[in-house]
Amino acid sequence: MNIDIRHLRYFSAVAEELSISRAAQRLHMSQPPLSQQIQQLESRLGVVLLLRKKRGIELTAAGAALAAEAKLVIARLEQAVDTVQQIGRGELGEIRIGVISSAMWGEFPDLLRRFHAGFPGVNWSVKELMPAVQVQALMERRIAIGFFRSAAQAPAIPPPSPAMLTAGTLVPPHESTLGSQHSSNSFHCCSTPTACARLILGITP
Amino acid sequence: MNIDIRHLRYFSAVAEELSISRAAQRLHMSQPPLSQQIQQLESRLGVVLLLRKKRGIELTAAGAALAAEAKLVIARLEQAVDTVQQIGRGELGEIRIGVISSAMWGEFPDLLRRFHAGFPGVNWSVKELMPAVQVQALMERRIAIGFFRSAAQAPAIPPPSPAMLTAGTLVPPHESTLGSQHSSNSFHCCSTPTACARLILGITP
DNA sequence: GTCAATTACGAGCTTCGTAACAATA
DNA sequence: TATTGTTACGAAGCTCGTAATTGAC
Repeated sequence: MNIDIRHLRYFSAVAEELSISRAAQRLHMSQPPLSQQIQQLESRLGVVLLLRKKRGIELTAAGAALAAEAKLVIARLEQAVDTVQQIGRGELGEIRIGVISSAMWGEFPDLLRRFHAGFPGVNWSVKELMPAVQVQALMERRIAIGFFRSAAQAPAIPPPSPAMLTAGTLVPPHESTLGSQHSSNSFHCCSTPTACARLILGITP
Repeated sequence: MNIDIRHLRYFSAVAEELSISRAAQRLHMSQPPLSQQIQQLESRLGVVLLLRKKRGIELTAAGAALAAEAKLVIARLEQAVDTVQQIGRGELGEIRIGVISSAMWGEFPDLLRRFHAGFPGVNWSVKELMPAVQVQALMERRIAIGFFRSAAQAPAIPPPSPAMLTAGTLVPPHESTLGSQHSSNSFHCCSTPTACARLILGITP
């Protein structure tokens, strides 16, 4: 009874086209394997889904139900994949940022604004922290990025792990050597895999 | 990018156990193929899901999200399969019944009562129809079963199609020769694949 | 003859298990 | 050494396409 997403995709096409041959065309495959897959699906379910009629096919009640359900399952899966990929690309998620209070007088607010424009799916929070506290928070992954001014205060922090949007690394950012030019300037920053590297660069894709 | 339900099942187990070896045990397979499948899943998604740590593994943010989503997709699929199988077994659906008014004085109400007790998932409706109208309705599949008394009025109706719970055939019922003993008695009836054959027999499984 | 579906069969890919390897406590 | 995960590789199974078959118009 091992139903597969492929079975659902195939059956969905057949149910929509009400024809195996047309569905096979739409699926870019030949009829016989599609016919086989539908038979296999019926056998695994133990349910007749199609009525082979003189001309083409017809759905049984169970077949009609499966056609509807299959679409839901497929849609749910595709949405799940999409969400996971967005998180993976750092376009969706949460990011915690530590700053020294004077950063709010500098270029930080504008950087954050650009970041938010580029990554509207990422929820951010900013917390005012003393430099030493930021370093501690970075090491414990409680913040993803720390903004402060003195390079001397930034110790070796383990390289970023994609585990969370809260991983951090030291200058130069692991993902982007471009980031180092910024970080040697007015502030030091620690980057996460993607989102943070882009934040550092002010990229708004 | 061809994600499979198997991938989701595997990853779900890994995410719950937070260990590939333990998950493999639970899945009754050996570790290496499971490890491979997870790698394949990551590659197809283009997303890192697990962090290989010194001791065991850890979920990334994307991995945690997928673990949650996967459960939903799997549950949705299993519920869909269940529903379709119930319909296929005639335990879920709708059935329209035609009767002559005098049937309500006979054994019909009790038959219906027993049917409903046996198939609580099947919604039924009873309509009073003249015998000739019942025959017409049966042929057009607008009713699943017709109750009337004269065998002479029942013509040849195509054999039952599992297409609907509204298919009908003539005495003796196609699925059950047992049914004929009833139908030669006080009423004639036309049966659908399962539910109706059972209805005729008054079976309450 | 054509159209639509099924059956038959072989090539190529996928998945799994076993064995060997690497790294860590 | 025991544990946990990865790499390597071959056998078994699965999926697909081509070709032949059936059945209805």
